[in-house]
Amino acid sequence: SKMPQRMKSASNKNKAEIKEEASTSSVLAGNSGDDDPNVAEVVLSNKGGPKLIHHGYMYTLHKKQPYNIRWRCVRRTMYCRGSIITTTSCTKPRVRMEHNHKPDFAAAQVARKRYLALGKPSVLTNVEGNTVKSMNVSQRMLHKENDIPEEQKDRRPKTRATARKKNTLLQRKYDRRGIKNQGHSTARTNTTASTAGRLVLVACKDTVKLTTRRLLQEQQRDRNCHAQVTTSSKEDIVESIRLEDVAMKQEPEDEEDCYLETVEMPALSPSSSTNRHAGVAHRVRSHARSLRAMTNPSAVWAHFDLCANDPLRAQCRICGAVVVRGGANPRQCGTTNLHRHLRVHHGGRLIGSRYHVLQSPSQTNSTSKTIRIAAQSLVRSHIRNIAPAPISQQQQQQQQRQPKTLVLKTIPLKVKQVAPTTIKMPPRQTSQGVPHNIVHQQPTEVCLRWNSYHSNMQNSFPSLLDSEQFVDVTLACEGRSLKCHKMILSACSDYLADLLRENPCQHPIILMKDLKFWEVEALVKFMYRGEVNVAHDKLPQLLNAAEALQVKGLAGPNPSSQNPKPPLLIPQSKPVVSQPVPRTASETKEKPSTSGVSIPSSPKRAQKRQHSESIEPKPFTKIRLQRPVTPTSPTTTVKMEPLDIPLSPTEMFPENNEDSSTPSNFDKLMSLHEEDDPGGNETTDGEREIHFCEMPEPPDINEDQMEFVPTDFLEQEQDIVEETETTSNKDCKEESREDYSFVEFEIGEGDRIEKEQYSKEKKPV
DNA sequence: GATGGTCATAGGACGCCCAT
DNA sequence: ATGGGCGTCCTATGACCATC
Repeated sequence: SKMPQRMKSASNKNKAEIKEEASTSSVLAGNSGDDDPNVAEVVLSNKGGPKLIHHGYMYTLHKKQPYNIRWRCVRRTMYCRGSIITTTSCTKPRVRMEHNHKPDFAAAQVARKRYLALGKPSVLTNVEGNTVKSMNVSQRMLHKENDIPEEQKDRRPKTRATARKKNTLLQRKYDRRGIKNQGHSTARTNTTASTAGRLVLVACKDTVKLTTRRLLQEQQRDRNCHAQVTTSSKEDIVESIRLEDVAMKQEPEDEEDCYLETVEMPALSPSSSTNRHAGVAHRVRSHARSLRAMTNPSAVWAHFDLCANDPLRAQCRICGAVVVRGGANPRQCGTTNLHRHLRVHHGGRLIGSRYHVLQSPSQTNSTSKTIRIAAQSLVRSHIRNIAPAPISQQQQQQQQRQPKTLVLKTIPLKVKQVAPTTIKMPPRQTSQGVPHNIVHQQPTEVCLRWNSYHSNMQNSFPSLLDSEQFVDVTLACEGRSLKCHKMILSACSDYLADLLRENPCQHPIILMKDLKFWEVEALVKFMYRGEVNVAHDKLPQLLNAAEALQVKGLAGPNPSSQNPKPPLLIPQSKPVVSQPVPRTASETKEKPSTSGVSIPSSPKRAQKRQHSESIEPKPFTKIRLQRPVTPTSPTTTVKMEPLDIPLSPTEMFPENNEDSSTPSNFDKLMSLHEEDDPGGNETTDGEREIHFCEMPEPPDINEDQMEFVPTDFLEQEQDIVEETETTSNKDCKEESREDYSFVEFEIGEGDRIEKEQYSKEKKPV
């Protein structure tokens, strides 16, 4: 109301500018305000909400307008009125109200580092109409709607409404008693008297002071700036409390109020008003807690079940342990111990409004002792204090002697793995004196490491495969299909990576002609899980398939092979002699072309060259991948052609994976394809023929130059300190070269590796 | 020393009220 | 209708003490 006229005009001017800016702005997430003064830095707050950093001040999101966003200073509890307005894309920040404090660059840096430690996730999303949706809001909505039990869903609106009604009722009563809003300082009094949840009664010698906790804090911080309500007599306060009690008891249908009726309150006595006030304060506090717990349950309840016979205890859904919630009073719905249990026993971390448990139950049970994540207090202390703890010279020397990264797992895990690779276990090294999961890299920086990151990823990938979430590529084989993720396939197979990279289709369909479906399925499982179970007699066949697809971990470099050349890419017109799938039999009848020459080049290079020249992105492209007849001389036929059929993957496989893999769908697909290309060797107008040129042979790799990389999935769960390996390299190669044997590693105590070889077949070294 | 119990506090999201 | 100001509600977390 005291806004100067110039500010008003500026506001109108800003509005026009902001509107203009909003119309042209794009998504901004996590911009750095250091680069552009017109762009404020947006990071993620502790609770997952957006936080703005501008010139050393931090702001939290206040209101989202259609064309701008209002932020206010995080120190508003210190009566800072600092506020700022940005566009919907968080550009052009304009300070509206000045701060009453200096900028806190250290706190801003902490928030920035924490945000970066989270992997710089997207903070704001610009959706239609330039409406900015906060991730936290959506998360909270999801949490509230999905995680809350049905009974609580039904109760919540009622409780909220009841609480509001209660506050309104008290407001009216206190208004009748003459407490009115009289400005900035007295406005607080009004609210203080109207709300019961935050009342703190301070009994003095002659008067009773009604104030809030915040105001008590204020008194401690600044004696000159606080607001107190000093009533004329104790009777007024006692009467107020009585009215409050009556108001609370007027609604017996409310669960919390029924709760309160059972509270044993200290006996009312005119001579013991202090005790009474203390009792009421406790009662009010208890009521507030009950209300909070009922209306918005903590995220920990996604991992706990309240014991039916004992509300004081909750059973962990992960390990089954019964955890005492804390407090002898069931009305105090404490979750501190539940948080601590998740944090200590399961590495739980609260991200956003959801608890992420990093260790699966099986892992927890398989180890003799659970992994203890470094104490959060330790981490937090480092987060809050920008300056790291001073490092002694001894520690610095120790760090210099340990140039490699420490993967901190103090307890050896039992890892079951099937892989033809060899694990090199250097002697265990620990960083004494250095916090476990904090590695000091520079004197002014700390490295935050999520110790269970890899295990979390390992647990997440199979679920993504099973649920077919975010799939973007389909592998078709033998009339069945398997939906996968490009990212995973690319990460596990260089061949597929190049194939997919050169075909920027949104959802390509790769037809694997000569592969068996079980091979593809097993390889995909291996890529996602890091392990796969396969019958012993089928192992060579699977390894051949892996070799054709260059699946990492299964198809390692094999210098002993007679034909070390990778699979080849040849034109479709080339003679294709393979084990044709019945549905593609017509394609195999195609006339052999004499022009096709076996090209001893890498399929990646050939494909890259050809595609970069001739292939344009098409919405859908089907890729036929044909494995060579003999594993020793792999020749892979790849034909790429635009699919004119307006089929989307969902249309093609409209149902779930099982249904979509029915032969009928596949037949439909193949018939449509064969109509388009009946012979397979004729180039139609809409078909793009790919020509592959000959590439020089890759240089022979010396055996000494080859390095066998340990399986990624193995090194994640072990107490491995990576180190430049100079010793035992030969042994490792020997083991890994032992014909891709079916090896199971079991990491036991003392990092002992037990290798059991199931395969007796050996290839010549 | 580990775990449980209790309490207090900081921080964040949101709603309400009032002035323009 | 919009913007500014303020309070409420809620959760995470730490401190301290007790118990095993």
